[in-house]
Amino acid sequence: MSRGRAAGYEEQREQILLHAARLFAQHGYPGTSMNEVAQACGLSKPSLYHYFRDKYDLLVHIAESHIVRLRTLVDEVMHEQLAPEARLRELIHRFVREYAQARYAHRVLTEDVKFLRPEDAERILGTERAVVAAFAGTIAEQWPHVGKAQLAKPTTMLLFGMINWMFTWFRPEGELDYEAMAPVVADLFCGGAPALKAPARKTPRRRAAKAQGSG
Amino acid sequence: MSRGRAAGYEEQREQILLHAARLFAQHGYPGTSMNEVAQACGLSKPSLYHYFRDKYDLLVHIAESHIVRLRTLVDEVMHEQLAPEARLRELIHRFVREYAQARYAHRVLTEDVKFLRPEDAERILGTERAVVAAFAGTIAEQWPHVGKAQLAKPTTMLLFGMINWMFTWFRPEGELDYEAMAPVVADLFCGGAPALKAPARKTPRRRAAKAQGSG
DNA sequence: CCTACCGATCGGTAGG
DNA sequence: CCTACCGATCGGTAGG
Repeated sequence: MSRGRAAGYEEQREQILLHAARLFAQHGYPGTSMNEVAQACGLSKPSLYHYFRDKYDLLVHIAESHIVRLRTLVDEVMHEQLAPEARLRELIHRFVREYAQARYAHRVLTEDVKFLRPEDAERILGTERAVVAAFAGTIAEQWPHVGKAQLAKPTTMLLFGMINWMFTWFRPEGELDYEAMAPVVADLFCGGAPALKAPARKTPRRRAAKAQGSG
Repeated sequence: MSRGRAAGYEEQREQILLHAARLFAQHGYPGTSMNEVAQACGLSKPSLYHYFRDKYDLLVHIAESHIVRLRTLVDEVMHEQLAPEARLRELIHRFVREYAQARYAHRVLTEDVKFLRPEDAERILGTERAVVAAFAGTIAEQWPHVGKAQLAKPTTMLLFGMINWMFTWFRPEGELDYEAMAPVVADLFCGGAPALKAPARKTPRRRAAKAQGSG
């Protein structure tokens, strides 16, 4: 089998996706040209189009393969038969590690979903929802009052906010720093969850404020 | 003085910034054309250029006026002579309210800083640092063990992560929902802070892993 | 797999 | 001469 410069078709595709994810993360999806991607890969533009149909194809593959890895990771942890809090801590730790080693793909997933076509967005957000449900279920199991206050999903999103945000400000150097932050996030969340109270329900207004005109 | 259609110069500029912020937030800075901005404002493109020198000028004004409002807000709270925890809760509440009413500008600030030129990024990130320092100082004051464990700034960023992330998933309708989440965020953080422990320090490696080549 | 291109649209500005 | 714009089109470059 061929190796080295003449990498196999699938290996070349993986390399292209890594370069494209980095460029999309750094300059945004619309701000990245296919010329830039080709150059980063050491390919001519026509060669690049040999591996991927178009620019959008790169975006879908980056987002989908990343969220599928996250869902696989969740499935693995759910089969470990851990007590709820230990399971949540394990989920947090593994997510932080996964984000650290795939931070460009993760940024693309979180910032460029808005460029996905409805059919792709639906499929990918559906997988995201399954991931959120696993976290929320574990939280409701460990702290029943949180579930009863309808706060399991909102607090799951706060937890994701903490984890996701780490990757917008932490120095890229030293992935061990991310690892060290995982227990900090877990301690903050698990320590704070018992203090959660049901939020004040707003009076059932007939209608929300008038919607802003969309362009 | 003239009113109505013939709005004043400054009023027209404010309207343009609101429309541009919404479009940048929805399609990204590079993904938004000046034609779209002009159309959203009901102006011809030459008219748009009468109010702003170029597209970049819009970006800088959106980001800068938003961060300046946040810093003003921080200054106000710091002059209220509140006890540390009450001050932190007030900061959280006001930030959530500010983000809710300026969520497009906020998304631009968080997602499109990467398109700022170094001199503008430096100025704007400098103001951001002052905001972070106010939060971190309050946290270290209320929970001295957090400050001693060098966790005041990292946990401030986790707190910002929770708040910022709310605006990427919450339904745009009903800004009162944001208001209801402010005490949830505050309870989670204030409840969890006492549980924080100093993270395991990694062994003092001579050098971090080799830096990745920047494009 | 490269050179050479296309239809269209980009950010920005001309004349009037 | 100023302002506040318009219809039309500039030079370059995008994705393909």
